[in-house]
Order: sequence, then structure tokens, then C-alpha cells
Amino acid sequence: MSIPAEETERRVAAISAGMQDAGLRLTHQRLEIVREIVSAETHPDVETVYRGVRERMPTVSLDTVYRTLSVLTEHGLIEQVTATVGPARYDGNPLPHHHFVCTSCGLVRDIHDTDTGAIPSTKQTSDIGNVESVQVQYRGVCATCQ
Amino acid sequence: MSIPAEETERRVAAISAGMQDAGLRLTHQRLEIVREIVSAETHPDVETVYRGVRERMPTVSLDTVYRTLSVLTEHGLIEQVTATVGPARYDGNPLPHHHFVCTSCGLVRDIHDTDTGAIPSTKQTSDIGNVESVQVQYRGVCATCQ
DNA sequence: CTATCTGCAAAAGTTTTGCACCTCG
DNA sequence: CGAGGTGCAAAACTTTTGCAGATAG
Repeated sequence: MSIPAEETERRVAAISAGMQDAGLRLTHQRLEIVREIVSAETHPDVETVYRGVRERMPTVSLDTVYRTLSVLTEHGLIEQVTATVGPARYDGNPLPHHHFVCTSCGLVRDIHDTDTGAIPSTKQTSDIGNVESVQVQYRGVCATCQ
Repeated sequence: MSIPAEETERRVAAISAGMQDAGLRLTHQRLEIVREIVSAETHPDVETVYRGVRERMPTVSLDTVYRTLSVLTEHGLIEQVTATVGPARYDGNPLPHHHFVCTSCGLVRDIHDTDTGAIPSTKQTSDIGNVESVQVQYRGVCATCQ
């Protein structure tokens, strides 16, 4: 929850617009779920999103959270994190970016200052298919765990 | 199964040695599970490993496969693939490498010819923690899916 | 108004665990 | 022989689905 309030609202507005474009309804539940995911720096799993939303909206159900995160992912408005194992985690950051993963506590943080241009496709990748995006995972131990 | 037989046996021997060093027993089941994982190019999930091993050893149980893959991962002899969502998939390739992930069919293939030196730690990563390894995910559509 | 969405409940799928027997070293 | 491993069965956990009632547009 340490993303600034204005930035959070900007992201909520952007995703809401994308939902309207996609013909999805802007229900109260969905808006709270979106707010929860874009305001979190922690790339939370479904259960964590559910607990956060329930503080403001105690009647929301876990399956609505599953369905909403799933439909937002299908429409490309959020992404599932592919840097961890275990329960699915979600990422509401709309810009292409990389991840630091702590091998001790599982923390995942966004990295924006990598020069992706320095990582071109290779002979092997072009043999296998057509690369559309490149994502870097930095693994190590975070400052807190050290 | 398209990894050459000698390379497969070399990897089985290397992991067996690691198991002995770790004080793990070399049971028939474990050796067949290791053979299955190191001979596969597909980064199979537990169910797939189970089906493969069962062809040669029909009495093996699914929970032994779970336990074996889990214990090998704990001892760093194999790795869980962190490029996909869904059921856990395993990687028996002992060398550091990268992955191409097909966004259409889920195929995961190893990439060895990336110049990892071109991807240094950044200001952000050093603020967060100590980077120990860097892994690149190339996402796109594979030749077969195109 | 009505197509879509929600909540509830049940089911499906994945992974873990307890226990008695077996086996590697 | 004995610590560690296996198979079986049950349980725990994650995710999906069917359906009746609610609601956004």
C-alpha cells in the first residue's frame, strides 16, 4: 500500500477505461479489487487481495476475486506474475518492467531501470519462435533478509 | 525425450552423486524419476513425469514423484520452472540458462546463448538486495503455433 | 429491462501428510 | 538391522463451475 494515492487513482481510472472498452461492467466489487491490486507493491496472491478488499467490502466473495482477476488478465489489463512458484500472484503495474525476487522470503519488487535494449533476441530464440517481450528476473536476497 | 542418451546418463550420474553427497538414498524410484526429468526437453509437470516413469515402473506412486521432485529441488539438484502459471514444472538442466515461453501453447525451451554479462545489476536492484543470478524470459509465439 | 455479474455451495484439480510396511546402505 | 523411503488413503489447499438472485447500463 505504499504507492501514492494519486498514482493509485490514475491506475484505477486507466483500468476502468480498459474495462469499459472491453464491454465489462464496472461493479463495486471489481473496482475495489482493481484498487487493491494497483495500490499494492507486493504482487499479492488471490487470498491476499480478498482479505484486503473485504476490509472495505465485507460481503465480497473469494470466487468473485478469482473471477475478476482472471477476466482482467484475459483482457490484458493486469498480469499474472511468472517469477514465483505457488499460488498465482498478480501485477497491476501497466508498464513493461522486470522483477527482483528474494529467494529467502519470496518478496517480489518491480525493476524499471534495466536497459532491455541490451537483451536482444538470440539465434536460439529466433529458431524457436518470434520473441514479443523480454522479462528479466533478478534473484537474490533482499536487504531485510540479510 | 530428444536429449542424447549419453547426455542423459551424464546428468543422471551427476544428480546421483549430488544425492549421495546429501545423504539421500538412491532408490529405484528416485533414479527413474531423475532419468525422466533430465531426459525431457519439455520441463514437465509432476503428472507428466509420473506417467513417463510409470511406463517403466508401473507400481510407482504419484506422491513419490511429488516427494522426490520436492526433495531434489530442496537440495538444489533440479529447479522448479518460474516462467509459467499452473501446475509446477521442473527443469533438470544443471547449467544456468534462460527460457523461451510460447504464450500460445505454453511450450518452454531452454536458451543458452544469451550474453548474461550484458544484463548487470541496476541501481534499483542493489537498493533492494544482493542479486545472485539473473534469468531472462523470452515470451512470444513458437514456430509451431504461428 | 436484460445481459452480465455476484454469492453461495459444490466440485475439480493440485499438493501435502499420517501411517504401516519395505528397502538401501 | 535401522534410518529413511514408498505406497495407500485421506486431508488440505487452490481454483473452477452451476445456479438463482441481484445489478449496471
